[in-house]
Amino acid sequence: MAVTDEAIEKIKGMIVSGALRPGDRLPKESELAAGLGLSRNSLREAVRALALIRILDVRQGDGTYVTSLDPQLLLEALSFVVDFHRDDTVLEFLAVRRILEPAATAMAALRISEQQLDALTAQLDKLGDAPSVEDLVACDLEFHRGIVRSSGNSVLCSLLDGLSGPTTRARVWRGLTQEDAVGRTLREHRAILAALRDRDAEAARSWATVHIASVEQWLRSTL
Amino acid sequence: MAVTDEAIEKIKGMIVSGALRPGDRLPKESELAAGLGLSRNSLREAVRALALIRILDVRQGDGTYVTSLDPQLLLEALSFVVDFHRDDTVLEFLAVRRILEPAATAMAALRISEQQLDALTAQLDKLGDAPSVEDLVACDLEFHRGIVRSSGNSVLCSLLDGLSGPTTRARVWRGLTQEDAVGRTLREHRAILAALRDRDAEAARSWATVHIASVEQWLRSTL
DNA sequence: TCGCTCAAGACCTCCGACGTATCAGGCCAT
DNA sequence: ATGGCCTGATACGTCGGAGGTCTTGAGCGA
Repeated sequence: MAVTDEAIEKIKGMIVSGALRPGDRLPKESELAAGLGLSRNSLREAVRALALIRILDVRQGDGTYVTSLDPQLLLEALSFVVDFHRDDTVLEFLAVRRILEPAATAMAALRISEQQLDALTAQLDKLGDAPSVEDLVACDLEFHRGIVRSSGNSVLCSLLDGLSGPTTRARVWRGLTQEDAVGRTLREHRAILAALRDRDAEAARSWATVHIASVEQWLRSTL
Repeated sequence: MAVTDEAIEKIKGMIVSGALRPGDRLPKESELAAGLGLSRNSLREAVRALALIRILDVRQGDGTYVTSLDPQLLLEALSFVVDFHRDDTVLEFLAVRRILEPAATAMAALRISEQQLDALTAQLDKLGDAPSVEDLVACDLEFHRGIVRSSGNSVLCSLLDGLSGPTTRARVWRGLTQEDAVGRTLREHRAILAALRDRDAEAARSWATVHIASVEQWLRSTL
């Protein structure tokens, strides 16, 4: 195994074992390199790789730190990875989202706070009846994110955040092509919100399913 | 932005835009570095980072290639990330798995082939009635993976693979050793398999839920 | 035709140097 | 005494070059 890969494993080991805790500062590059028995250049490659997936946070002039290791932060790397997928796998991502999002929405129905409900309502109100497609998609993303966040599971939240990326494009496309898509989306959002307000988990789940299935159906018929 | 980060973005751009396709070979380090306007050292950091998340595949003495970009390959990076999480977030990962796995099992009930069913049966038979914990864990992993693969969604498959990472699972099972978990797991596996054979999606979903919920419950009571 | 040898090509590792950003402490004016 | 500015130390950022190692494939001989 290359020395750089060894270094990645060793640094990972130090974190997993607890020798390095979130927020801790690593020894400076030259010292760490000496400690791990490799050159500064090779060590930097390892550090850079770990920084890309948000394990480490390097700050020029300051030092290198272990990030908070929050699921939210780490799964952010997921969206980077998802970006590489082309349209032919979008349907698979959407299918996973179709599983997760209704479940998350149902969970949210039992936990969401009144303030959150009001915030969501305000958000929909602000959008109006005939928003531009770009505004609608942006709002759609924010609406669902707000709900999922109320599910109380940050892993689930980050995962859906990452998965929603690639389907965003498709939604824009759809809004531009399909006539009634805008109005339909608005109505479905209202329905989901109403179910949440009623604390009706099953209704919320169903509306979320319908909401995503309509996108999926359209996408499937178009490809 | 640092030149290395720029290089990462540019290489990503080349792949996403289609200038570089899966399997393509990149220009050699020195040329690519010159082309992107940075030093070979800095370029190597970028390449190494992309190699860690399986976007690039570097082969010493040969060259650097774009990987197949299969969801399976890219989401493999997920398990690396999951490894960093401690026990307090394991429950959240398990909760996501509890959503996905039953859904995947239900999907499999409608699509799984006879050969796959026979293979799963043979696998359980081979394990016997009183397997070692190590064997059981390995079998458990393989059993579920076989089912999920039959769901026909490779993204879902990779995602679950990452979530049920060896670290998480191993730790959970070690503690379960003393309980009646072994026999219970075997019985539940049989039940899931029977439901699949009956093409009974709802039964399969339920048994999968029960299966995971029991682990979750135990874990929750232990932490 | 098969197997071996060997040289070219490409990545691997290291070194040393210099550029640049950050932070902490001292200095000075208010 | 307090606040702001300046400066030096520190640590990451970037670079160019020199060998080293591994893979590949062409060329050669049995």
